[in-house]
Amino acid sequence: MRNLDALDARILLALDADPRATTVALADRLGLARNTVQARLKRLEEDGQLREPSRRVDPAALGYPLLALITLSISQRVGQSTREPILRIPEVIELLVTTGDGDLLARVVAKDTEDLHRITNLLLEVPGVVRSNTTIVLLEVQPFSVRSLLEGHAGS
Amino acid sequence: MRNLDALDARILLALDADPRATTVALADRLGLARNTVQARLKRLEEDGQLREPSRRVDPAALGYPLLALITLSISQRVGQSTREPILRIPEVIELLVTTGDGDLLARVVAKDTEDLHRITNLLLEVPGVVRSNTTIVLLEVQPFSVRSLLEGHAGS
DNA sequence: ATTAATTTTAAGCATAATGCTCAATCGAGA
DNA sequence: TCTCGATTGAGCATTATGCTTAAAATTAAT
Repeated sequence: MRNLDALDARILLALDADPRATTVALADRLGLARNTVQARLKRLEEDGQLREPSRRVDPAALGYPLLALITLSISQRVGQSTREPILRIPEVIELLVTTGDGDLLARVVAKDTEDLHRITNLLLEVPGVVRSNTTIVLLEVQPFSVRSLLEGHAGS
Repeated sequence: MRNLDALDARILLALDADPRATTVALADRLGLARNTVQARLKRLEEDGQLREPSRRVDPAALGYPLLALITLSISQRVGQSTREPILRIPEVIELLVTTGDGDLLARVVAKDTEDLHRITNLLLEVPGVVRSNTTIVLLEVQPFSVRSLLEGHAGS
């Protein structure tokens, strides 16, 4: 897999700024030929650097305004078998295996604090989960974005 | 803002399963008229439930295979002024204000552990940051996805 | 049960994007 | 200077898009 060059980064940045932009619009904005943009995008996708787009659904707009990060401690023996039941809880929208005091980190949405309490109890009922630690997200200062990363590559 | 009905959820699910799907393809797959899908999608976007798509760039494919979650404790007085310098660090790809023992949670990518050390030091140099706690992500069991949430709504 | 309102469906149409191919041109490096 | 890879420009058939209009179907209310 090749590394990104500056042109790749510029194309990805333009796409980040306007994900709806067509190939034609990108080429126009960047002052490139349509074929060039089309070829680079194709290669970026083939190389796995540009994954499928995602249509972003806002959980808050779905009625889940509460976002929490729940650290879960898992008893040694069970290991992987705890993940599946956790993922079956619909409100768990992301699950990471981590180092540190916890073993799993779950990103959880909820309708309100009572709902969050219910979900926390669900998590504690999962076999192998011995402890949980809930952190509530008060503000998403910067939602997930790789823009700053790309900017470094584009400046060369 | 209206709540999602089952049809909305089904459309969003189909879009989640295949984000590249055209309106025509969605209508075909769901057995609906193109106009119906087009109108529902338009309304979902107008209501803010369906945000702009995002082209997903994999940080690992960009040369940042290490993912860490860094909890930052902030001294009382400074508050918001710490956020800006933190966001200027390119490797910070997400920043949340949280309750709990930390005050900020930064999602950080790095080229390797040494790079992560460098970034941690950068964070500690930010005025107002008094303590940091780094957790390394070993595995993304379930990347961010609202699919499970939507499935609940679609089943009615 | 009948009426009213909303939603879905169907068709048409102009414009634009897409995926593709081919050949010419450009640029950097051997 | 020669060569290889990337970029460019053009063309072309197919398809999606955004939009409008009107009929049919569904739902809610009286």
